[in-house]
Amino acid sequence: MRYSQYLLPTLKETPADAEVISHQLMMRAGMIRKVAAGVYSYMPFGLRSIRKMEQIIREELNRAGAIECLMPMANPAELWQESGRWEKYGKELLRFKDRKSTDFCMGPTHEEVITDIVRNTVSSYKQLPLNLYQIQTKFRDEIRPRFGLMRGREFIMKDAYSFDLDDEGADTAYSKMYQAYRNIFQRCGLKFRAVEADSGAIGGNFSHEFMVLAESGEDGIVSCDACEYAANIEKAELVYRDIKTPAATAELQKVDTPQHKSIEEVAAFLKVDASQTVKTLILQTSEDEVVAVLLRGDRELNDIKLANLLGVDWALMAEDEVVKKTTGAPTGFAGPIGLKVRVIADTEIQGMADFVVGGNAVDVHYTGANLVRDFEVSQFADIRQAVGGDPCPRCDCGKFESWRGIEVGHVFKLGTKYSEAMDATVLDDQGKARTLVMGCYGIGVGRTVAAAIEQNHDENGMALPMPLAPFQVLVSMLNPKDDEVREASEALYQQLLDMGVEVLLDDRQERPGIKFKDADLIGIPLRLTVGARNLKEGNVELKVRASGEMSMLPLADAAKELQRLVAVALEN
RNA sequence: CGGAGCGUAGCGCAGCCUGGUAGCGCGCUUGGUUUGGGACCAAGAUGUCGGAGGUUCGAAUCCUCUCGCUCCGACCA
Repeated sequence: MRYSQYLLPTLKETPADAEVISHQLMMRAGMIRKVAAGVYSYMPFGLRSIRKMEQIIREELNRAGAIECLMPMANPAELWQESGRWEKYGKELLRFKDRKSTDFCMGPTHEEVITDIVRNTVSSYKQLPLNLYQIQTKFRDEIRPRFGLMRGREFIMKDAYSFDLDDEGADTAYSKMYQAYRNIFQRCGLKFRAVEADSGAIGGNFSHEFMVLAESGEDGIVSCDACEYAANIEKAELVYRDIKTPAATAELQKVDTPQHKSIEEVAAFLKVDASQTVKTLILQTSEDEVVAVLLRGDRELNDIKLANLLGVDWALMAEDEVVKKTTGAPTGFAGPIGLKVRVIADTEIQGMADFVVGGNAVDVHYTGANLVRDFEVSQFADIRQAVGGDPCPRCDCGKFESWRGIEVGHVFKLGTKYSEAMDATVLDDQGKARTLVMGCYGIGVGRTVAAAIEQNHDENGMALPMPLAPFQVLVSMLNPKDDEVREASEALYQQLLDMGVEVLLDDRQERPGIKFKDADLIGIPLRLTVGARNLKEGNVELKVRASGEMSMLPLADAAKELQRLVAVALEN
């Protein structure tokens, strides 16, 4: 491709509404343009990366035995009513009517449609197992789209659905997809973790999220430094081996803590470490119960663990009046001593003695508080957020490392939720009708490309890994008016094209500075600079975008060497 | 949906408080000089000031309504 004839509108300035680096760079590098909130056009340069991502997904899924199909964006309400999601899905489901006033929605996911297809076309166990996937534009009317392709309303997603006769088959399908996903992200050249995840509202008993590691990630994850265990922080289990409660050595003592409410303030005021304090949170559950939760002062509550423990939909921090009614004091002074509600304590508390707690009165705390002697706990449980350094629950020696991650893929064992609701059955070898066991598997295509940029950029621009880069090689013709430079560049360009290398020739009438800046911004992995100075010696200059490494190549060997480097980079 | 803010040239912004000529930088066009890290000189083009209504002799500016967008909180690939 010739730059002069291409559409690659780079921006010198960062668009004001782009928050994260991938969004900024995709805008600046002319990969995407916004059409409406959370809705983007894929410009030619960006589309090339998207297509590459899709192709990698296709190849790996096909290899895993999945079959590609394509379902419609417009879904009839009928199907969604049948599964019950027409009512449940809420405003995120974009609904509309056709000319006959029949209700439709834009598909935010396709369990209904696929289940409908399978129940109508598959009737025997002999046709199983079956795994169908599509790469399709989805629409979810997100409350708050942001971060460009990272969280759009309209986005390209690969979704796959597996159908099996029994649980065992579903497990096999699941692990095949898990492995295919590992291969996909590996091939993209991304640093990622497959983490155990909370399966959330979609249901099912087992799920893994695939997280690309990046500072800007919206999810916290931990992984063991010794074994394979990795989990979303929402889910990460904590263990306490041989936890013993130390003997109490201090008297319970009431102290004045004027104006000191937060743990930091109280700890600083009493000159103790926050880890020597216990905080008491008053929460209200979806079942309208008020519970008190005890955590070590420097820890965070994991409300998902708590909700799961209590068997409720949610447990939220109680409103000020509720706190006041429960503890007799304004927020900031709650403590377990004398509380009338159920008290759930994090297991870690069992290993503490002589700690500081709230006094349930304005400006009052207790020091030297101890379990049993001073107050009762209804239940000890793992309810805190895991952090780096916590011991691994699966192996003896490992410790957690903590990361930020961008969720780019998710694999779910769905079970029979949809097949049951929509009556998708086949006959088994006994001639008995069996409800299909399903799995579903998603990958955010655009999000993965954005995540790859989050992970591969510097202050000058992006540096996408070779497998996702829009072009593999950039030939920078420094001065198109110089006959030798022009001829050498054209020759190189032609040779690379003939070798099947994806090459962009910067033949624009621009000054070198502009060409270099644009080159760094758009981040094509390998750049050949053809300039008069080096050409006199018969050389061209190679710059590796990601490392910044530069070297001279004889003009005669350059194309061949580049072809080799591209091949090497694609292999990893 | 709740809270905060912004809509002025393709992009980034000033002007608004205190009403009277629509401006700056970048980009764009033309000519010339320049050509290894976002050049310089000269001449240009470009605006329903988001929209509607109101106040006023006069509105980008004040008032009302409306639409769109962005940011902070609960969802998700």
